[in-house]
Amino acid sequence: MRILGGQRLAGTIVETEAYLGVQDRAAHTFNGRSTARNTSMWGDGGHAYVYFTYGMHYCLNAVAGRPQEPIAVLLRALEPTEGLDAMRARRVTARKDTDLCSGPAKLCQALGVDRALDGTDLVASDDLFVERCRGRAFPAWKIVIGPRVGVAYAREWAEKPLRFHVAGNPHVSR
DNA sequence: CCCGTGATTTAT
DNA sequence: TAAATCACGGGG
Repeated sequence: MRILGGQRLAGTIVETEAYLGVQDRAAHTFNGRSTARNTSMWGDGGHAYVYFTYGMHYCLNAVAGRPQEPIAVLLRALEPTEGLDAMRARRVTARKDTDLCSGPAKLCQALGVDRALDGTDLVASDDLFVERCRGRAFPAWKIVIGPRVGVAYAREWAEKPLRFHVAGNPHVSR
């Protein structure tokens, strides 16, 4: 997932949200918005979209559409699997290991992800990438689907079932 | 419940 | 230029 200073920091993705193009009121690309910040969302799938918000937090998305089709998956939580000590050192406020990556900005802090990694090729890069679960794919019946978090302003899009998480996994946010 | 924090966006 | 917003996290 992330190589930082020669060390491997990794986790299994256990929570995501989808952001669907120009019609999705909750998406940064709603109504065709194309700005310096969201450029990566308009690019090819398989690349990172990292944005900065609330004056202190970064969030990481995997862009999932074709060029000019701004669809992305927000990575909301990981179950840490490698480099836990380094993650604990980066996440000074985390009191338990389930606090390490249980939120979109927490996981970025744990892995040392910031805007410098915006646009990273998540398939080919050596420092930030996604790989298939090795022997640990979750069956569909373990995936809970529901409304997204923190998008109340998005009116009819606020309630759409676009959040996905592993049932009962303690590393999920909220 | 409330607050920090500042880049980004949107309204003038 | 100025004001409002915000795909959040931490503390009480």
